[in-house]
Amino acid sequence: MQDEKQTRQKLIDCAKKEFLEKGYAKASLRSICANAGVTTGALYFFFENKEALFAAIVDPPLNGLKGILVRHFKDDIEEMSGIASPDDIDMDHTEICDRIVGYIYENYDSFMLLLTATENTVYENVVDDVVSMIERSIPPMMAALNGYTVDEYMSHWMSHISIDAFIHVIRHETDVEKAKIRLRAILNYLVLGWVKLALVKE
Amino acid sequence: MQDEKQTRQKLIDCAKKEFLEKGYAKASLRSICANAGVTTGALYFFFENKEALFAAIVDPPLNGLKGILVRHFKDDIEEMSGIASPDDIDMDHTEICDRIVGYIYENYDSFMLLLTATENTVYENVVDDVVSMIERSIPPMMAALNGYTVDEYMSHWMSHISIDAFIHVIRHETDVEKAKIRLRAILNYLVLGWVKLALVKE
Amino acid sequence: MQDEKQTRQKLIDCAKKEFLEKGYAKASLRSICANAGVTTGALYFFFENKEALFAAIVDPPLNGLKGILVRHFKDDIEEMSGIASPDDIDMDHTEICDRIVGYIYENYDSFMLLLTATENTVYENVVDDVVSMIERSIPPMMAALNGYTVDEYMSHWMSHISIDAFIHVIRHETDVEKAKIRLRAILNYLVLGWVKLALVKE
Amino acid sequence: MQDEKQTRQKLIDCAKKEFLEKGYAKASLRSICANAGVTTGALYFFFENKEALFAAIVDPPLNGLKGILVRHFKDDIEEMSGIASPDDIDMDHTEICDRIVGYIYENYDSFMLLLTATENTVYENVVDDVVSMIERSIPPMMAALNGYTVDEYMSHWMSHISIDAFIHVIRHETDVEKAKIRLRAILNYLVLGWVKLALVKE
DNA sequence: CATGAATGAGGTTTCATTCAT
DNA sequence: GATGAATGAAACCTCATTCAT
Repeated sequence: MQDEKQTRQKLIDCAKKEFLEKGYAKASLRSICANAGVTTGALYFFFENKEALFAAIVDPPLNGLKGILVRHFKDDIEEMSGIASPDDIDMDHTEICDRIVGYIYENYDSFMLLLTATENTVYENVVDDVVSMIERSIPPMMAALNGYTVDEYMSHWMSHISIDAFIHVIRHETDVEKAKIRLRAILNYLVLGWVKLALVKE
Repeated sequence: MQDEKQTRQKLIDCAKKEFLEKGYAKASLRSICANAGVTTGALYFFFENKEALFAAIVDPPLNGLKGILVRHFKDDIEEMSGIASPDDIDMDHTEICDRIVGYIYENYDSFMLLLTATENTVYENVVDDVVSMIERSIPPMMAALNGYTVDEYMSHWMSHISIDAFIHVIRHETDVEKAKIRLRAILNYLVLGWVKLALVKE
Repeated sequence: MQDEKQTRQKLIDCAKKEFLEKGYAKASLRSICANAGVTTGALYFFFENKEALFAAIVDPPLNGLKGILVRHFKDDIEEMSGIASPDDIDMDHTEICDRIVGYIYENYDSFMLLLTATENTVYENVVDDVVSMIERSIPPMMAALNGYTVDEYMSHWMSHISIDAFIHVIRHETDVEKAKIRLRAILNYLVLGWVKLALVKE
Repeated sequence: MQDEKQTRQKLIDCAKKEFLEKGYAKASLRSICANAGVTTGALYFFFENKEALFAAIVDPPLNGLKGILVRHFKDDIEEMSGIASPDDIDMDHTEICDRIVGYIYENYDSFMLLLTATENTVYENVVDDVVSMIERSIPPMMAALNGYTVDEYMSHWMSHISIDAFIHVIRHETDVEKAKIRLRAILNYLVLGWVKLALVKE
């Protein structure tokens, strides 16, 4: 019962390390198995192929993050409906910011993989995908605010640099708490930009 | 003398295509040579190895871009010395913006390679390198403006999202003129942010 | 007791399909088990190894066919003893022909396997074996006919093309009844050839 | 200049042996290369893949045989035009028979491969293909003989057993001269059957 | 300037088989 | 009866690189 997960987990751990060190293409399954102390056959019992192994590492955290974002946008829409003017929008995003950053750092390696080792993978455009996801959440949010519409291109670009901001910090700051502090400031600035640039009075 | 360059150039062209399609690691020298109509031996006459071939493609455009940036910052410093307050800073960056965008699109493939196919290459951190280059240009620029200093972290981050903005547009907009128009707007907004956020009164 | 046979039978059915599709060497036990909804361990409970599994499919029908042939030749010998000249030999082989063809088509897949998927198997020379079996039945049959002897080589060759005739029709005609009609004609022609070519007056 | 062909030829020779011994699927390229004293890379310089290596062995002899057949049928048609009745057909096929048998025995191994080791290969149905080729040559031949038509099914079947006769002898008789003697007799019998069974008076 | 040949190491994947549970 | 885990060997193939010619 304990052994059940041990080999699989050991493989995932070693794969994580290998992928981080060498990138997806150059990572060697042989090497991963050797480090995990099993034969390649064992790997293929647990994972269909190289890509499935990679997915097993990055997919759960990625889905977790997407879940957090989806839930957040749903809450935001509800909040928006009770608001009369953009000036009344709650500018404090500390909570959601901390939750996201916290989640990312709990799965730091996986997210680093998604940022650096996805060449020739289904995850090649993962950043763009998340950006799209965020973009799709904007219209319903803005629809809740009467008398305003969204500048589509600016909204798209703001979504992108918001993500970029996260990525930038994640890549360069290994300490969670410092990352949180930095991102709180940046996020607030970005949201301000959003309101000022992407939101257009009808 | 003509043939001399022909084979070399043909190799570079085919390599460009291969690297773009498959990424650095998965690109095959054999395949490149086959497309160029020569054997691998010929390739090794012109280029020391795979990495040198890649460098031959991306290095000249990269250096060209760096040159443009360096010259621009030098000019900017001179301009700055004649200025009394941040309010007098020239906010119109159309010219430099167009020059950079134009240059990038003249070497579109090479810059795409630098953005997408540098895993396991000396160019892995090319974006960060350019960011650093820009950052190093800020202090002397700011030093020219008496009574002001720079918030280091904000400056770093602004450098980054400025680059990100370029990258974002380059990746998604294939038409040069449209790219120019978009980036002019974005750049002006970014410079404003720079002045307002990164510049601190002593 | 029912389940007992169910798994075994399911394995045999799936194996039949796999062997037919991929041939013996390329057939995958894993794939067979997956289709049967069991694990490889289960397969090894019922069958000693790959070859035993193959044998379990083709052996019973093959033995059945051999039995039919043996019985037929025994009957033929008895018939022969009551005959004075080759001209009195009964030329109508409709009954035995239909019985054989019927039996083969009842086990069509198994016989197709024996004809197409026996590389690296004990059954590699199954056709030659059956030919030999038939050949061994000729002398006692001929011995019953006084004053005649058999041209050994011609007898061997006639045995072979007789088998080939069956094989040829089996391979190309999927409809039983059509196969029967065709083989009746062919067989009669062949038996004629036998009498005329292989049988030699002493 | 001598070495040029040596490696390639050595590979072909060793491959021939390996394919004959183990069949196509179980033949190991590693083993072939080891016997040839080169690395697998060398093999892949000369041959695209396993199948291409196999083809390099069997294709030239196969095409040679096809050429002999094609030429023979063309000559036969010309001969036929000068004939009034089937009784005048030249029944002596010694020459063509010897030529074919001779050619086959000059490339004995290749033809054995085509008969025994083609599972999962483009040559899987090579026998049927040759049969078809022969069949397609019959109508124009018969068209040259006024007042007669061909029983299609019988013709098909006669083509098949003619081929089978060759195959049968090839498989079991290793001596060329003995094979020739046997096949002359058999062929003459078969041609007789053709004229008597497949040829129908209008 | 370029070819053609070859290396040697390594890649991912698949396989039949085993065995404790 | 059957599972799930694992082995170990081998499979085909591709690669960057070298070098005599």
